[in-house]
Amino acid sequence: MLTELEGAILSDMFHRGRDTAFKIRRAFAESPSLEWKGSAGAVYSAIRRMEHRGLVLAVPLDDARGTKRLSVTDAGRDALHDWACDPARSASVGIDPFRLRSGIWLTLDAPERASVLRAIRNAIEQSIAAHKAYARLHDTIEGASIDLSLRLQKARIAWLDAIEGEETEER
Amino acid sequence: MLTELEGAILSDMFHRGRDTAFKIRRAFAESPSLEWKGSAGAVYSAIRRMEHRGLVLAVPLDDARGTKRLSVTDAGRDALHDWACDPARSASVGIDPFRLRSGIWLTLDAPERASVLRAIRNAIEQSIAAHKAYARLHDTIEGASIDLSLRLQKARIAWLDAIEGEETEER
DNA sequence: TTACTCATGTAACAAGTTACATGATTTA
DNA sequence: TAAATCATGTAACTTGTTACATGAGTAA
Repeated sequence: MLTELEGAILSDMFHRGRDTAFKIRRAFAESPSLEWKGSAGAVYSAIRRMEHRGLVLAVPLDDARGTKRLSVTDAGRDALHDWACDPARSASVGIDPFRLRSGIWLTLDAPERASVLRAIRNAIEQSIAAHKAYARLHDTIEGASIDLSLRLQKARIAWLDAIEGEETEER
Repeated sequence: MLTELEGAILSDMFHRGRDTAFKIRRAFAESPSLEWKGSAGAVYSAIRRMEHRGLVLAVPLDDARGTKRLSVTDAGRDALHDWACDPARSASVGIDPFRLRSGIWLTLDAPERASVLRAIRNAIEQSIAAHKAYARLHDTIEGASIDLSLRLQKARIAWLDAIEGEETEER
């Protein structure tokens, strides 16, 4: 079984054609959707792990800096497929920082709640703008993921609208 | 700075009045929304960590099994507040297993894609049912989180509808 | 030749999982 | 008194983060 990071790395290699650890790392660091920092420790060791399991092939180039051309083996392709198509994991809600905090916001007194929610709404708008800018640059293959991020952010805005609506009614 | 698990534990203690490590563990294990398994290793060590930082107070009862009554200190309350109200973290999209896989599903050939998406849609419907059942039992304070989980799942269903719609049009 | 980008990593640490061990208290 | 529940944890492991070190290739 692959971890979430392993699956994401393998997918990056297989579907986006990124073929060095550095490129994968950078892609993660730049993507607004992915939470991982592209931290070297995680990426390099995940790749090494998958290499040992025969999921990834690393062929050194004749290159003084020791660049390794990465590719996904047949076994790797199968593992990626199983990881991607597992319905239980696909349908699980994940760890959502917004959802985790939502109950707490409702315990704040009205003026503070209003100001906190305003700041959060603002941060969401910024995130939406960043996703749209990123989509313009990258397009195509990551489209689905970006589309879903936008849908998530819009659902959060709708929730914020709903609780603010309730508040106004209560007056 | 609190981790997501530390924040969730502190919130559980402060807002839901759960006052032993065991109760917190069990609550996590039972909740359909939270990804954490309520694994003892994580919960006990997070609590010990927060105790050392002065965020949590653990008072042993005169109890042969060494039960400790947990409570959140003033410093803990402040830390929880800061954690909950940080707009950048609140607005971040988190690690969403569905989103992470979505691009891959679109690369599958039509018949397989249809069957995979059907299975996933099914799992989502089940998750929705589980959340509703859980809401009926627990109500009130966790309502916001459950509401948001339902909104997420509905947004996913809407996305599935959208891509299936596209497919039909293409014919 | 200077600066930037590409590319490799490691070491120390923090956080979370899994599987197990232990026993007290309560309820049927 | 047997079973269920409440309650403590630890140990070995895996995973991910942070901060750093090193140097090659390329474009100005």
